[in-house]
Amino acid sequence: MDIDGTKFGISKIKGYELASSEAFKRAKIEKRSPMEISQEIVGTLKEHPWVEEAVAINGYVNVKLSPKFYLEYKPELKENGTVAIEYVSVNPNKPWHIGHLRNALTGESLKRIYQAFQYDVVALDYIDDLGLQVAQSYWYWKNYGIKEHERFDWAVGLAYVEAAKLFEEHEKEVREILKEMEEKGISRNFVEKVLWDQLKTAKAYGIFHHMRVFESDIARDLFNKTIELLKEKGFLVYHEEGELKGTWTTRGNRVVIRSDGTATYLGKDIVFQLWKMGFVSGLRFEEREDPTGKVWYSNIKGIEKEINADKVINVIGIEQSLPQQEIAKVIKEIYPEKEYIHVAYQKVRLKDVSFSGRKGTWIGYSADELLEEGIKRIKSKELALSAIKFFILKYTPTKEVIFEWDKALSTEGDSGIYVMYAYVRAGSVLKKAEVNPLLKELNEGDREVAKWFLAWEFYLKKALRYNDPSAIAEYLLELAGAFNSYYGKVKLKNNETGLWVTEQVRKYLKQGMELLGMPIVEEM
RNA sequence: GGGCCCGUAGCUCAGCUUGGACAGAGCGGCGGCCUUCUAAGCCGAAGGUCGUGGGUUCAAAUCCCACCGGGCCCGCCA
Repeated sequence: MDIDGTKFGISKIKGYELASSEAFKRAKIEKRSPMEISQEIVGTLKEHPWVEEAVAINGYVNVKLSPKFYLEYKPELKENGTVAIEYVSVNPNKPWHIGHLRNALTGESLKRIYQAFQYDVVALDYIDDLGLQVAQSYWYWKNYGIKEHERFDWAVGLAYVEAAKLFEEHEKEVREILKEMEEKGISRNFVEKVLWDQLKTAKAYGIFHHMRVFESDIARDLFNKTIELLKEKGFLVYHEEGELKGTWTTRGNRVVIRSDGTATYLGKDIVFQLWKMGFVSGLRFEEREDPTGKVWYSNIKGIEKEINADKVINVIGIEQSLPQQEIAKVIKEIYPEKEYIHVAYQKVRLKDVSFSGRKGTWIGYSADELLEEGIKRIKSKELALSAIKFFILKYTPTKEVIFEWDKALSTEGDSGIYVMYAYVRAGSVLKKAEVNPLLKELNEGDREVAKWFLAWEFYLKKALRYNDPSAIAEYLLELAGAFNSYYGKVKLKNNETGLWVTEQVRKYLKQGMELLGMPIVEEM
């Protein structure tokens, strides 16, 4: 933050909130010593009503802020625009495993972060109902039947492991089924049945979308319309000869339409992304009630809806970076002013194995089992959710997560439970307060906590700018830690300023926890 | 061959995009603290060639170059 044109960060010196190293930078330009300049800055700051004390230490400027500052300062957190965030988009032939959960929690948290900046946010879920995975599952179901299970996503997921083993031998038949799916829509009911049960997991974890789009609804009219337009405007290239003879590709020579006239996955993806930006319209929706609540489902019979996003964010595995880059390039050509962002996340895996739907390595590590185990260990659904969500979101998305039960469900140290505990503790202090909270004077100890009130803006903007909820998790740990330490040293219940600090701590902890989708509890 | 991600304490990670104070947490291990607002907590000590080597700079974990280790991607599959 800036005071009188000098940039400040959080101070490392005890009892000071802000620090600046600008004297070093100016020293270079002005050819004077940092000491001299830092003294000068201190001189000008002393007049400022927000500054209670400013000191120069070895060329650095450290500042104590005045109570007036805390009562007046409001960070600027409003930005404009429409953002479409796509996340989860799990193949509808298996239950969610922990990797899918990472995607879901990241997307849901980003949704909330963008909403905090007052963007218009549309959360989208893409249902690949015409994929090969679904075809394999559907084919297996038709030929071998599927073992009963209380959840259809589980029944199909378990069968898919078997189906995958038979795939090579029966590929021809499966391809036949795939063709029928595309032409006659034979699998839509099957897919919706799986999706319905997958969404029970979404509900349990608090994942809420505004729209669900089925590939089969894009595949026909919208697809052709978009491709024709792209051809017309010269964004696609036709190859008369060579290896790519008869295909339409991007300018980067990635095939969009095969020589047999069918679409590649990349082609379909480009069409969907462009729809989000308003390049074409015509996708229809109807509102339906599903396990997560009311959601707009794509459907040929519904009403036309469009998003016209300025910014499109897709939470997709990092292994898809290359095709994602290609899509970004195409979009950049068409909409230089818009943003296309691939939020790339690494795998969640066990020590030696990564989760795979095909190999069945997810069994025992489904999102449902994780929550179940959490409730068993922590004895509370809310706390189990807090622990799990925090555990997953505290890692930067590009970092691989090695899954271990004890870590995922940890209740001590840098865990979601630690943060919750600080929040509940602050609430308890306020409840038992003997005086009213009132900001009077801030002493060294108060300032150690108050620093983090300023830092909120910094961490929140960082989370937005880098599309990384882990910045929020980090913030929560810092603030909770500062408060717990403060609590250990300072008697609060008859301390007016201390209670004011406690109130603020609660406020910021709550905001942060909400952005991560953690449930808020008042007692534990 | 081209590209992407990761490499920081015994283990798991922050910090790197915008270069600045002695590199921070948690877990594990060691020593303390529950008649006092909730001990799912707090305090203290221990633990580091920031993968390696160069370069830029008053200043490098951070920027640039080269290299090493681990993982991944480069189809008219989806």
